[in-house]
Formats: sequence, C-alpha cells, structure tokens
Amino acid sequence: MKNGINQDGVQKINRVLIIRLLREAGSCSRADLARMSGLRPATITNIVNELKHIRLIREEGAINAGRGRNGVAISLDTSYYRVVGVRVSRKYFLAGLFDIAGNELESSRHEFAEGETPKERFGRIQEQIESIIEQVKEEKVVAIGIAIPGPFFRNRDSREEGFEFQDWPEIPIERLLKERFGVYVFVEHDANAGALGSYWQMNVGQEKMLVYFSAGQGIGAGFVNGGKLILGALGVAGEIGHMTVETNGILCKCGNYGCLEMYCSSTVLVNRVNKKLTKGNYSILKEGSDLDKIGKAARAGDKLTVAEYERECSYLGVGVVNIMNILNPDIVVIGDELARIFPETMKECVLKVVRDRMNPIVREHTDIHIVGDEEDMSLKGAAIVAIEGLLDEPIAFEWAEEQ
Amino acid sequence: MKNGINQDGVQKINRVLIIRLLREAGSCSRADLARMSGLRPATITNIVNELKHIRLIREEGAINAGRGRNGVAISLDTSYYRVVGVRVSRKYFLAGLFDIAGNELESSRHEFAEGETPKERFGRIQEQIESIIEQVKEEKVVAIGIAIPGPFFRNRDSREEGFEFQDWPEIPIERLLKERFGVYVFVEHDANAGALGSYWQMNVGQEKMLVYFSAGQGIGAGFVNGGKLILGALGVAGEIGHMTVETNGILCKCGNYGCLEMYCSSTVLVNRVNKKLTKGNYSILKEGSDLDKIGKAARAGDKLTVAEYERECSYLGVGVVNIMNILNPDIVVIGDELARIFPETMKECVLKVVRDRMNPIVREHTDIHIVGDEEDMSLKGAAIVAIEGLLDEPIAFEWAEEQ
DNA sequence: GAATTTAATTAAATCAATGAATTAAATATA
DNA sequence: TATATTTAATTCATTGATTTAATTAAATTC
Repeated sequence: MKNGINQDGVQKINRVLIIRLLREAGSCSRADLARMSGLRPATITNIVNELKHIRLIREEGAINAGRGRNGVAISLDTSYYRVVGVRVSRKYFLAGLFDIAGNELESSRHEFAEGETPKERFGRIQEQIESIIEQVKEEKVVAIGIAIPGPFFRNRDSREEGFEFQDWPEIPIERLLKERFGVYVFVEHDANAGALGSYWQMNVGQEKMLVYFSAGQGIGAGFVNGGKLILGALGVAGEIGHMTVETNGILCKCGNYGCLEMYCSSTVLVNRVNKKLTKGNYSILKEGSDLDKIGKAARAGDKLTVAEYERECSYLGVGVVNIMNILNPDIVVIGDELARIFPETMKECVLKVVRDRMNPIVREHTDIHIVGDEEDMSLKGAAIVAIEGLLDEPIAFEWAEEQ
Repeated sequence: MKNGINQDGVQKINRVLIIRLLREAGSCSRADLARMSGLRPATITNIVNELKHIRLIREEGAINAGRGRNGVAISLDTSYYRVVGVRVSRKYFLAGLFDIAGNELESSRHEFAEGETPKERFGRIQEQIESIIEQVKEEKVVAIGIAIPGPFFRNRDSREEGFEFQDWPEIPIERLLKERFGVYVFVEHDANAGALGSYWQMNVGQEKMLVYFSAGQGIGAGFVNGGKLILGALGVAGEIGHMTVETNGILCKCGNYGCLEMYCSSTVLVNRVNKKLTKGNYSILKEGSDLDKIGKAARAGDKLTVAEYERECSYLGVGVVNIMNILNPDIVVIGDELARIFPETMKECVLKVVRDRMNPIVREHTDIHIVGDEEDMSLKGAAIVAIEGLLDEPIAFEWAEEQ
C-alpha cells in the first residue's frame, strides 16, 4: 500500500495539480488557480515561484477580469522541456518531438521493410530518436514515450523486462532506451496511448470518462477514467476487438467466435474488397488494392468500396453501442487508419447505429468524434504517456533539477 | 476542481487509509500499520489514539511476530457504529443491520404485493428501517445505504432530487430518508452495490479490479477499479444486459438487437421453460412454473430445465468473456437469483465458455466466483455503499462526534 | 540473566499551507 | 483629476500533522 501522505506528499500533489489545471485551462491568473484548486493565494504564490524557477510554467501577458487589478497570465512553459513520442505500428513507425503541453513540434514517418528483423526495426527507431534528440539544442529532453501494438502484458513487478508484444517479444524496450538515452522511458499499448492523447486533445476535466477506439489493422480501445487509464489486471484492458458481436460467428485466430475485429478492421476491409474484386464485381479498383487505394476509391464514390466500408463501420457502431452500454463514457473518439480513410462516412454509419440501438438518454449525453486527417492520436498519446508518467508518483519533478 | 490538499486533508486521508488498511488486514499491530501505510510509528500512535477515542477501532489481543516485543492487535471496532442496508428489488426488498466492517448482524426479506403502489412500497421500506433502528440500543446508526434496480441516472449536480428508477421515479428516496431518520443516506444501483459488496467480501486490495455480474431478472454489472466504482457519465455504467451478443438477434425493448439479456436472465429462463412445457416437452414441471420451481427441477436433474439453464449460462459466459476482453478484471463475481438457483452448473457452463473462447494468459489470471446461497451481495453492498460514502470526502468522520 | 530485537510512546523539530496585513493595479464615481 | 472600490499578488508570522530521535517496554536468543 504505502500511500500515507506527509508534507512532501502534499507538496508534490499540489504542484502536480497546478500543472494539470494549467494544462486544462491553458492560461490563467494566480487568483484563478487559487479558486480552481481550493488552495490559498499565498500558497499559489509559492508554488508558482517554484514551478517558474524550474521552467515548468511562465508568466505571459495579463488577464482582465472586469474591474480590479489585472491578473498575470500563467501558462505551461512550452519552451524548455521536451519529450520524444514514438508510435510503433506493424508496418511503420512515427516519431516526434513534443513540448510539455503535448504539442507536436515535429514528426516523421518511417516504413518498415518486409524482411526487417525486430532488432533491425528497433535499431532504426533508436537512430531516429537519436537524431531527434541531436537536433534539440537549448531545450531539454526529459522522457521518451513509446506506443506499441497490443496485446501488451505489463509486468507489474518489474516494468523493466516483463513485456512482450507481437513480433518482437524479447526486446526490453524500456531498459534499453533508458540506458542509451539516459532519460525516463514509458511504454504503453497504442490504444491506451491514443486514449490519453485524445483526452488531452479534447481538453476535458478529470470528471469526464473518455473511450478511444483505435480502428486499424485490429480494433483496440483505451479508457480514461478520473484522468487515468483503466489498465486491468495485466494491463490488457481494451481488447475490444475480441468482443463477441455474433455469438456463433466467424472463428477468430484468438479462439473466440464472432469477434468484432472479424467484421471490422482495415485488414478485413482490404481482404473483403479484394475478394469481391476477384469475383468480378464492378469497381474502379483493380485486384490487389491496398488500404490507400481503397480509401481513395471510397472517397471517389466507388459503390462496392463504399458498401464494404459502411458495413464495417456499422459493425464498429455495434461495438460503440456495446461500450456505451457497458461504460457510459462522456466522450467516444474513433481514430486510426480505418477512420482516416473516410471519416465523414464512418461518422454517419456509427451515428446511425447509435441512433437506432442506443438508449436516448445515454446517447444524448455522449459526444462521438472521428479523428480524420489530424494528428495521430497514438503518437500524440505516446508523448502524453511520457508527460503523465513524469507527473505521476513517485518521480514527479525529480527530472527537473535545480536551475 | 478544488482538490488541493492542506493539513486537514492530509489528516483525513491518512485516517481513512488506516481504516481501509484495517478493514483489509482484519487485525494488525501499530507497527504493521506503519509498514503498510508508509507513515512513521509516531504518526500511527496518534492516529490510532484518535480513532480509538471515537470508537472506530479497538485494541484486542496481541500479535507475535517472532522475536521482539509483541504488538497490540488493532482492528475495526464493530461494537458501536451501525449502518442499515436495504436492497430494493422489483418483487421484494431486503433490509438488514450491519457493523462498520460490513458484517451482517440481521436481515429480513419482505415481498411486495402485486397491487402495491410505489408510495406504499416505499412506506413499508421506511417502516422496516424504523423497526431496525428501534431495536438498536447502545449502538449508533450512522447511515443508510439503498440499492435499487437500474437504470439509475445519477444527477450529479443535486443528488437530492435527481434520480429515477423503474416503477417509482418520483420518490426522492435520499432526501426523504435523510429527513425522517436524520442520518446520511446513500443510493446506488444494485449491481454497483453488489460489486462493492463482493469487493469487500473478497477482501482484496485497491490494485485489484473486480467485476460483479448481477444475474437476475435482467443482467447488470458493477465495476470496482482502484477501490472505487466506475460510474460513467450519468452513473449508468454496467448496463451489460444491453450489450449486443448477436448483431442481428432478437429485438429488445430497449431498441437494440441481440442484447445479452434477451438470451440470459431469470425472466427469459422462466418464459422459455414454460413455453416448452406448453408445447408438451417432457419435464417434471407443470406449466406456469416460477423460478423457484424451475430451480428445484434443475437441481433434481430435469433434462429440459437443465438444458435451458445451461443455454442461458453459456450466453452469460459470452458476456463474461466480453467483459474479460474489455476490462481484464482480476476477479469476476456472478450473483443474484439466476446464479442462486444452481451455482455449480452455472460455474461449469461459464468456465467452459471462458476456456473455449478466452485468451489463456488473461483467463489464467482471472478468478471467477459464483455466489450461491450465501449473502445477497447487493444487500451487503448497500451497507458498504453507506460505509464507503461515510469515508469518502467530504464527510469523513463528521458523523462521529466527540465522545 | 544479559544481549538482542521488535513495539510503542514521548517531546522537540520540521516545514507546507494558512491567515492577516500590506502593496499593487485596475475600474467606477464624482 | 482625485478618490473610492475592487481584485490581484505578496510578505511574514502562525498553525499543526508528520517526522526525527530518544526512550521505554516487552518479547526472544544464547
């Protein structure tokens, strides 16, 4: 247990709270912070001075609240600390540099080659991180966050060694990166990262519950409740791709029948469209089309492709309805490559299913967002995982040595 | 927000922590508490003295840890404070008296009559609470917890008025009971209460995630994560009865298709068995059998009944697998009347489905329990809801006035 | 029976937040 | 323009829960 609180703990908790409030509020005065936190103005003065000193926050401009003296605008200081975010996918990886407000400063995409071994892939990821860190001059890189595909079994006793993920289970990412770059490293499941990423992106408070659907080659989800990820016993909560939506449905390679991801995923879409093409159905596409081409065809109005895409999105809608019934989230965000190819149609299909199948009171209290061509939520989330990790016990501020 | 912490907050948090540790540990020395909490022995001495003074904990016996001086055994003082728990069901209600360790001291069951109006029903519940409180002499009743059927929409702004539940949506239970009995009152959805009840019953720590399935006239669930209920946006998380398990399945009155509770619930069991009886299938049962009779027939080995029960339990198994994939709980508890009629068979069926359909790593880390003839988890949970409510901010210890 | 180990208490010290007074800077009013 | 009012922010002595260090108490070991 070990969670009794003493003065050190109080200090840490209040400082982290102020940072979180500033992240949500964007910019506000000391007086605002006092009101939001319930702490006294004198305390806020102290905390602000300390956080300013270690360059976590800064003063910038003024806040006019009507009458009376203007407040000094305080916001996160995005000019000094940096985190590196990496999203590893099965066919490519993204790497980027972020400030501590979670803003992407730069990012790049790197394809994996067919024959590349896990070690070679990990080597290229490390080189890319190296090159990002080398470019940084005055600023200070304090952490690296990595989002990897699931299932990702967290070893609760020793985070250092005990993880595995598909294709390269033997590389202790966290330890190796920590040793090489000498900064804190946080590894997270990509859908969980996406959930934290969209939670920051949506800029909502702790009291809101958010579900992120990662609709890619498989279907995963991440849940943010009370500002924290719901991880489950082994850290594999969110494997919604293996939720049965047809009890006597198609046999999945996981051993279950009628799994959601047998009816809805970019893999299934590509396979089904190509199968129909082989059978000679009319389409502007040729056999052997990949997701990009299918996306273009769908956006161009190709009937076969649109029909298949709509079918998948409707199944996704059933998954969304199930999660709404099970968890009653305030916010649902759907992202990743299946969403990216045609977000407008996905939104229509999902909303239709939700309208048809969901209790109206619950439905009307749920915001549903599709992430199209904007930022990759799992990449952004990788950075957020690192930032949240730094703020979390027990290492808060240990990385920000005295100036 | 308003969650900055000062010295008062620290004191409250640490005292609540000690109570929670004692609840889990059952009985331990001051030194043990210091080790578990991370607080110093001197602090524990102070806290223990205060909590002893307000009769929340007591010294009882000694603890021999090998060599060295023996510790004094500390445990929750179950002799003074009392809470009343009430579970309201559609056809009956249970009411009981509990100590602050969540032990049931007495309870009774009261059937609702067919024609009884909501007000009459609520009147009888109040009389029963009155009679329980009257029996209590030296002890002190500090709170009432009520578990009611869902869906239960929590009004987050004003818990006083804004709830509704099926059949009697207009009675402001919380306010009326508070006014009449002058104690704290907490209302919770019955599956959520059941979840908290089994969480205490299982006596596991905060780090464990527990899911409780209330398998009765409908199927509901409650989720305990980090020692707290997952409530969702409107407090209706856990409506797993309306999770689709057959995308193109039976139309449910909720508007959705293929809802779990169309394939599995005591209502469905009774209807399906009686329908088969009408059609002349062989059975020891007669037409118009109720759940009691069906349960007896099943336990007596009546083939028709057993087959129907197994069918329902298998669907429940699909629901369990889905929840395991979605939330990855450490512990699954299945209770209520459908479980009660034949727990051994339910366990077999559910475990078979889980074995057949679930990822083995996750499966082996999940404990699955069926609650048979033991305590009603939602009744116990009603009491726990009250106790947890008292311990939660902001009212912790305000009810325990100075002795 | 003395040494060792563990438990629990006591009393002074620590230090994060607080309260009260003060300074600062805006608008409103005359 | 001068003055009152309002809100923002700071200063510094005070508060009080936890801690530290020393002490007492009671068990086992040899």
